[in-house]
Amino acid sequence: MKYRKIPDETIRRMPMYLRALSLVEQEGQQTISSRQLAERLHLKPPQIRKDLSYFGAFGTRGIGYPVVSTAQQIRTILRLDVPQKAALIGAGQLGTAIAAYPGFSVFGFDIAAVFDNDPAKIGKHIGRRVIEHIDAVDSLEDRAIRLAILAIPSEAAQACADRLVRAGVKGILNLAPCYLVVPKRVKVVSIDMAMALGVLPYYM
Amino acid sequence: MKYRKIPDETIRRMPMYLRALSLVEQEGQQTISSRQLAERLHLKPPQIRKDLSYFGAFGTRGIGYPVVSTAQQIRTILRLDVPQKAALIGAGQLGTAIAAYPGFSVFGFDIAAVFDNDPAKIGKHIGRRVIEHIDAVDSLEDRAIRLAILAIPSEAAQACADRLVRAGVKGILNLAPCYLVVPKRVKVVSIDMAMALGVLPYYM
DNA sequence: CAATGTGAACAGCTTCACAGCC
DNA sequence: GGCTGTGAAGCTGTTCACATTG
Repeated sequence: MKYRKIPDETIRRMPMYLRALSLVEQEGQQTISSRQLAERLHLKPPQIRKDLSYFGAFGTRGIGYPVVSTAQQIRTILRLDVPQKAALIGAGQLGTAIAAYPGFSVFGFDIAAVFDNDPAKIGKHIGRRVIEHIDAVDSLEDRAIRLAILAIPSEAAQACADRLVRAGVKGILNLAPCYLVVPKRVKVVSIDMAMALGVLPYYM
Repeated sequence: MKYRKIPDETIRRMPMYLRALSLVEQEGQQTISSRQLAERLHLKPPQIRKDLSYFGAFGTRGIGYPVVSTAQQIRTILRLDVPQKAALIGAGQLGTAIAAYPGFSVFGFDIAAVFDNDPAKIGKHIGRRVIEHIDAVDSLEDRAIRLAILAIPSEAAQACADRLVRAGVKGILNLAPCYLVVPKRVKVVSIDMAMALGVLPYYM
C-alpha cells in the first residue's frame, strides 16, 4: 500500500491484536483469518485487514495470518520487541494494585522502580521492588527508564509530571483525574475511571 | 437545532465538561465562555459549543455559559442528577483502591455494595461497607443497584458478568483485560491499563 | 476456493464561517 | 464587541467491493 498516515485508532487497536494473538498462540493455533480474529474482538474483518496492511502484507491469501510472526511484527511496530522499563509513581492503594497487575507482562512491560513521597513507605517492599523517595526520580534518566505510571492524587500530578519530564521521561500513563500539560515530545495517556463510569447511566 | 443523532464522542466528553464546571464553580466563577472552557480541557471552542448545542441552548450570546445551571443540565442529561448506586465486584487490591477513589463523588456515584468470593474477606469492612459473598449479587435487583464495577481477574470476569446481567445490572465498568459478551441492552465500558500503556512506546 | 490487500464509497466527527443575539 | 448556535465544509476513520494470490 502506498504511504498514508496511520490513524491513531489503528495504533490504539494494535495492542488488542497483540493480546488476542498471544492467546491464540497459547491455544496452539498456527494461523488465523481476519474473520476469526474479528469474532474474538467484536470488530469487522476489513477493519483488521486494513489496520495490518498499513504496516505491510503479513498474511497469506487463502490462509490467513501466521499467529507467531504477526504477533512479533506488532511487537516491533509498537516497540514492544525490547522489554520496556516503567517507573510507578505512587505506592498507595492504586499503585500497589498496579504493581501487582498481571496484564502488563504480555506487552513486555517491567515496573522497574517505585516512588512515593511518604517517608513511612520509603525502603519498604512492593513485590520485589524497594520503594524509593520521590526525589530519586531524577535518576530515571541514568537508569534508562523513559516510561512512568502516575498513581497519585490530582493535586500532585502536574508538579510530578513536570519533574518526570525533566528527568527525561517520554511517556506517561496518568491515572489521576486531571489534565496534564507537557511538552509536545512527551506522550500522555490518561485513564479516568470516574469519567468512564460517568457515561453509563446515559446509556442505561 | 433540528434533531440529529448525538455522537458517542459528544457523550464521552460530557463528564469532562461536568468535572471542569464543578471546579470552575468552586472557584466562584459564575459564567464561562467556550474559549475559557476549551483552554482548560485542551479542546477547540466550536467543539464545546456544538456538543452542548445538541442538548439545547444553554449559553447567553456575548456572555458565555452559566456555570451552575449548565452543570446541572449536564447532570440531568447524563442521569447523574439522582445519586447512582454502584456495586463493586472484587475486594482485592484494585477493588480496595477503587473503593477509596475520590473521583466518583463529583458525579454522584455511591459504591453501595462490595462483593468477593474469598471466604476470608466476607464480613470484613472496606471503608464503611461490609464485604458480602459473591452469591449475594442476586440481591442487586431488589436493592435497586443497576451499575457494577468489575475488579476481578479476567478468568472470572465473563461468568461474573453473566450473573450480574441476570441480577438486573444494566451497566458494567470492566477493569479486567478481556472482552465481555452481554445482551445489547447492557452497556459495558472497559478500561485496560496495559493496553493504554501499550501504545506509549510507539509514540516515544 | 478461501482469504488477503486496497482503492473507492461511505459514515461520523470536527472545524469553519458567519448569522443572530446580548 | 463578544460570544453563542449552527449549517456547511472538511477531515478522519470505517466499510465495501473486488481484483489478486496461494
